[in-house]
Amino acid sequence: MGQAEYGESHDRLTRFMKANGLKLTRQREVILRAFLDSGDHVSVDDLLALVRQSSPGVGHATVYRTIKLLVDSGIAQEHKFTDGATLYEPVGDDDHDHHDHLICTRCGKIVEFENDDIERLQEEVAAKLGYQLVDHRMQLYGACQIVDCEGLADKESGAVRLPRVR
Amino acid sequence: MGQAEYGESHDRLTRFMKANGLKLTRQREVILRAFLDSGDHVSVDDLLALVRQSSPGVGHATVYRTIKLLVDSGIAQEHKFTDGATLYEPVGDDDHDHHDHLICTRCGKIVEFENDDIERLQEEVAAKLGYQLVDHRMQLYGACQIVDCEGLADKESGAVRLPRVR
DNA sequence: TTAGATGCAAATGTTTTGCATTGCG
DNA sequence: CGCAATGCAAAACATTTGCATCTAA
Repeated sequence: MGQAEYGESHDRLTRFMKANGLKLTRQREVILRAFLDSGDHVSVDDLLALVRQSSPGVGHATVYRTIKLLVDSGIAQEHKFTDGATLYEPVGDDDHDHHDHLICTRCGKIVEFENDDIERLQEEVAAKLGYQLVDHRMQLYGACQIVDCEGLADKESGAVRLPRVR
Repeated sequence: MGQAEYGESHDRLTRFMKANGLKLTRQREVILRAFLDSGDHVSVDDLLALVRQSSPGVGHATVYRTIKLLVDSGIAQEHKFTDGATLYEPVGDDDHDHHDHLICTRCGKIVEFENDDIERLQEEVAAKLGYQLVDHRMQLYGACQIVDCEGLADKESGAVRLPRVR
C-alpha cells in the first residue's frame, strides 16, 4: 500500500541482492514490476498470471522464490488468511505500515485499518507475559452492512484505502 | 482449556448428532475421548496417533471428518497458526472462551491469554467500518525471556494456563 | 433396512525441491 | 569462468473426495 514506486523498490532490491550475493535477473525485475503494478493482495498465482502477460516463459517456482526475496528485502508483506493461498502486498513507502485486515465474510473484500491502541495493548500483553513481541497477526472477520457487498464476485475483492480507526 | 469432561462433551455430541441426523459411531467416540484426553493444541495427525494407540484401524479421513463435527458441535476450536497444520483444542466448559495466543518464535510454545480491552477495541473497529464482527484471529509472535524456552523441542510445546492480562 | 459412516486410495491445492541448463556478474 | 537462477517435473504437505463396504438406528 502507499504507492510503492518502481525505482525505489528496484533500488532496494538491488541493494538487497548485492548485500546477499544474489543476482538481479530479468525475471526478478519483471516480477517486481508486476507485483508493484498489481496494487495489493495478490497470490502467487495472480502474480504469475500478471507476469506471464509480458513474459510467458516464467515458471511458477521462480515466482515463489522471488516473492520470498521481496519479503526478505522489505518490499513485500505476507499475509495468511483463513483459507486459500498466501497473499502478498507491497509495503508502503509512507508511514502506513502496521495495518491489519478486516475481511468480509460475505464477499471476501479486504479492508485495511490501523489502530494504535490495539497495537499498544498487544505490546503490553506480550511484555507482561515475558515476551519480546516480534510480530503479530490480527484479522477481523465480519459481515458488512453495505449493499453492494453481497454482489461482489469472490475474486473481485479490491482492498480499500487505509482508514485510521480511533 | 477448562478441563472439558468426557460425559458432558459426549452428551453434547450426542445431541448434535441427533439434531442433525448423524450417527454416533465407535470411531467418533474414540476420537472424542482421545481429543479431550490430549489436553490442547493437537493437529489431526497428533490426534490420529493418539486414536490409533487404542484403535489402530481408524483412517485419517475419519479424523478429519470427525474433528470438523467437534468444531460444529462446539466441542473443539480450530486455530490456524502461521505454519504447519491446523491445531484444535477443546472448548472450555467454564467462561474462559475468548482467548488468543502468543507463540514463542524460539520454541513454538503456545501461551494463551485474554484481554478484554483488545476484544472491545476490535468490536469498535469493525463497527466503525460498518461491519458486524463475526470472528477474529489474533496471534502474537514473540521471543520469551525465560531460560528453559530455548531448549524446548519443537514438538514439546505445551500451552500454559490462561493468564488474564490487564 | 437404509441413510449415513468408514477406510482406502486417489485427487486437490499450495508450496518446495532436485536437477540439468542458462545466464548474470 | 563460476556460482547462482531458471524452468520443468516431481515431491512434499495438508486436506478433501469418490467409492465400495460396513454399521448404527
